Amino acid sequence: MAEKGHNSGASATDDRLRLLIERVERLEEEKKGVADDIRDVYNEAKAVGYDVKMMRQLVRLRAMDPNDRRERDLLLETYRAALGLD
Amino acid sequence: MAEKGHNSGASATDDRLRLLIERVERLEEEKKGVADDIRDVYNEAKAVGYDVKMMRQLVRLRAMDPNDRRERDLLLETYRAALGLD
Amino acid sequence: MAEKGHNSGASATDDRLRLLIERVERLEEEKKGVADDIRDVYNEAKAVGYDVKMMRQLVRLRAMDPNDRRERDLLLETYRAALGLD
Amino acid sequence: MAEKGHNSGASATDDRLRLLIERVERLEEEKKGVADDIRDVYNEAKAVGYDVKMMRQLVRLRAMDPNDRRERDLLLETYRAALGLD
DNA sequence: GAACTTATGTCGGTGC
DNA sequence: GCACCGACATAAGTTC
Repeated sequence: MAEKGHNSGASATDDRLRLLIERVERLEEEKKGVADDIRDVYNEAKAVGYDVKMMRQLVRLRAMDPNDRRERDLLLETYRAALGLD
Repeated sequence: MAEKGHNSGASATDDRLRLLIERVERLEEEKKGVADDIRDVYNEAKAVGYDVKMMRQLVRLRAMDPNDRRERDLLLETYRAALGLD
Repeated sequence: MAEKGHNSGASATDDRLRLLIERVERLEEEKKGVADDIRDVYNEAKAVGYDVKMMRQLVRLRAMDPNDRRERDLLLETYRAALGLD
Repeated sequence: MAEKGHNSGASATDDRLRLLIERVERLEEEKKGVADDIRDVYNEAKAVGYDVKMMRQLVRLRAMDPNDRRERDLLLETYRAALGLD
């Protein structure tokens, strides 16, 4: 073979890259699993009549700092009023 | 040359593909131009003190059917109340 | 009425906001028109047998600086080889 | 109080919604944790000289079905050749 | 720290 | 009607 040594053509550098990639792949799988779980919860919610889009909005709102959230609400109200957007 | 005829290696099919691609490219340029104009308007708005994110929200709200919008507003209020999210 | 002057409740500031919003809306319409045209070209291409996803990729590749593109291609080849990803 | 029973104003429905939301929130946290781990791996890779963008591309390629991937590669080559896009 | 690029999440359209 | 896919808006990160 062209490469010296006992491996089959993969340099140490290649292995390092491969190892990193494989770590990412395992983590990506995990992430996908969790994402699927989230989708399941939303589907369950939908099945009992909740509006998924609204729920996503709620999750976002709850993640915000309460002061920021209130400030944002207020500002939006102001702008809507300015445009007569009831 | 390998190809018969007067052209320099491009088949009629190639030209058809190229033509389609070029039409897309011209349109993409146009689109980019308009997108830039939009960004300019937002920058102008920001410069006089408006909140760009709020403005985007307003544009979306105004694009909605008024009845849908009011229904959505109401539903969100209900959900927020259910969670004690003032 | 509550507001002084001749208008019906809209301050000058409100009008400025409204004007900006309306400019954005007009531009958004334009943009949508162009986006529709692009979709039409792709549909036309699909109808004569081209793969739309590939075409999108081509448009992206052609938009890149040729040197960057070749460099990127080369690097990717190297990495793929390192992983035995033919 | 307005509501009958022992709770402090939350109906059973409200609780059901809240419970669903909280499940989502826990899962979102998990997901964020995994995403952070992924970012760490990429940072580690970058620190030893790898190109992160390329690595992301590799992960995507490896996730594809090998046959699909080869077919896609081939088709793209064909199209690039048709456009003289070396 | 401000602008620009890249990554992620959401949304709407399309095909099954 | 639902799932997939592409497009857009937002958020994070990078560079000057």
